Amino acid sequence: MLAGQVEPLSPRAKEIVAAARTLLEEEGPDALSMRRVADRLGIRAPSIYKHLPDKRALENAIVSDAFEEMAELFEQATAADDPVVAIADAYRRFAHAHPHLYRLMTERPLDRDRLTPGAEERAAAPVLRTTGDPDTARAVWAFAHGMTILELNGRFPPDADLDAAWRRGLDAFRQRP
Amino acid sequence: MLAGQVEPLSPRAKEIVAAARTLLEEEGPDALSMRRVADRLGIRAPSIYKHLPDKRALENAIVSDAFEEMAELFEQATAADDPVVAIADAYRRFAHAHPHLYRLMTERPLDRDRLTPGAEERAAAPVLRTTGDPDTARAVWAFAHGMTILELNGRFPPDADLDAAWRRGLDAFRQRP
DNA sequence: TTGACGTTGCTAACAGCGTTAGCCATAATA
DNA sequence: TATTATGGCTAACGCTGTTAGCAACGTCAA
Repeated sequence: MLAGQVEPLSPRAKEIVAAARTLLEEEGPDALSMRRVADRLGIRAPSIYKHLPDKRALENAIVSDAFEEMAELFEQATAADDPVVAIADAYRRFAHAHPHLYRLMTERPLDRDRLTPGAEERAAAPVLRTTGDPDTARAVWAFAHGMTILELNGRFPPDADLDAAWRRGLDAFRQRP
Repeated sequence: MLAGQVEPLSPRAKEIVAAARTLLEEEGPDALSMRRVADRLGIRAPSIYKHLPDKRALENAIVSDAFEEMAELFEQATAADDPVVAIADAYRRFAHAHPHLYRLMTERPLDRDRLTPGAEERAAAPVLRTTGDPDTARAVWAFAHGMTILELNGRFPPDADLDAAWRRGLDAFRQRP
C-alpha cells in the first residue's frame, strides 16, 4: 500500500478532462497540449494546474474513464454465444471508434498508482473468465492488441483482408475438439 | 512512382545516424533530440540539417537499418526445424535486445516513401513464406507484436509467465493434423 | 594565381511545449 | 468584518524542431 492515494476529481477537473478527451479524439495526440485544452475552456494553461497536478494526471484520467467504458462493453459481450469472439470484436470495435484514445491507453507503461483503482482489472476480468486459463487469455489479448494496433498504424498492406486475418487468429485460439 | 526517390546517405550522414541510434538505444526516445545527437558529434544541432532534411529522416534511417538487421535474422531462422517458431523467437529476442529501437519501428505509421526500398518487404517475406497463407502470416505477426509490445510496456501482471503465453500463442497457430 | 562556388560548420532566433512563481479578485467562512 | 481558500492571471524558464543568414574552407576553372 505504498501507492499514493488517487483522490477523486473535482467537478472543474472533470470538465477539463472532458475537454481534453474531446480534443484528443477529434484532433489527435499533438492537439492534446495544456494550452490547447485551456483554450477550449476559455482559460490559460497554468490555470489547469489548480485542478490537476500535471499533464500525466490529465491523461491518466482519460485512460481510467476509457478502461471503465471498455469493461462495460466486455461485460455485455460475455452474454454472447461465443463470448471470446464477442469480447475480441468489442475490443477491436472500440479501438476503431476511438483510435487516438486507444493509442493513449496502450502505447506506454501504465502508471497504475495513479489510475482509478480496479479499472484495469475490471476490463481484463472477462477475457480471463471466458478463456479459462491465464496463458490463453494473455495470448488472445496479445493477438487482439497486435492486430488492432498494427491496423491502426497502417502496417498491413493496403489490400490485406484484415477481417479474414482477425477471424483466422481468433479461430486458432478456439478450443480444439 | 509518385514516391520521392530516397537518395543514399552521405558518409557524414551515416555518422549522424549511427550517433543517433546509439543515443536512442542507450538512453531512450527522450534523449533522441537534435541537440543531443549533435552534442555527441561535437557539432551544433542546426548543422545536422546540412546532411539530413529533418528529424524524421534521421529516424527513418535508423528504422531502415533495423529492418535490414531483422530480415537477416529471419532469413537465418528459416533454416530451423520449426521455422515459424524460430522466426517468432528471433523477433522477440530482437525486441528485447533493442527495446527503444523496436518501439521506434512499430509505434506509428511507417512513411514508406522515405525508407530504404524493399527493407520492410524483406523482413516480412520469411514469415509469409513459412506460414503458407497471408491471413495466418498476419495473425502470427499480430500475435508476436502484441505479445512483445505489451511485454515491453509492462502491461502484463508481474507474476505472469510470459514464456508460457508465448508458447501457447505459437502453438495455436501450428498446423492441425 | 585568382575567382567562383559548393560544403559544412556557426549563431541567433522563432514558435511551441510542460511547468513554476507570484499576483490578484472573488467567494466562503469564523 | 476579517481571514482564508479558490481559481483565475502574467511572466518566465528550459526544453523541442527548425529556419535564416553568415563565415571559413576546399575544389576547380579560367
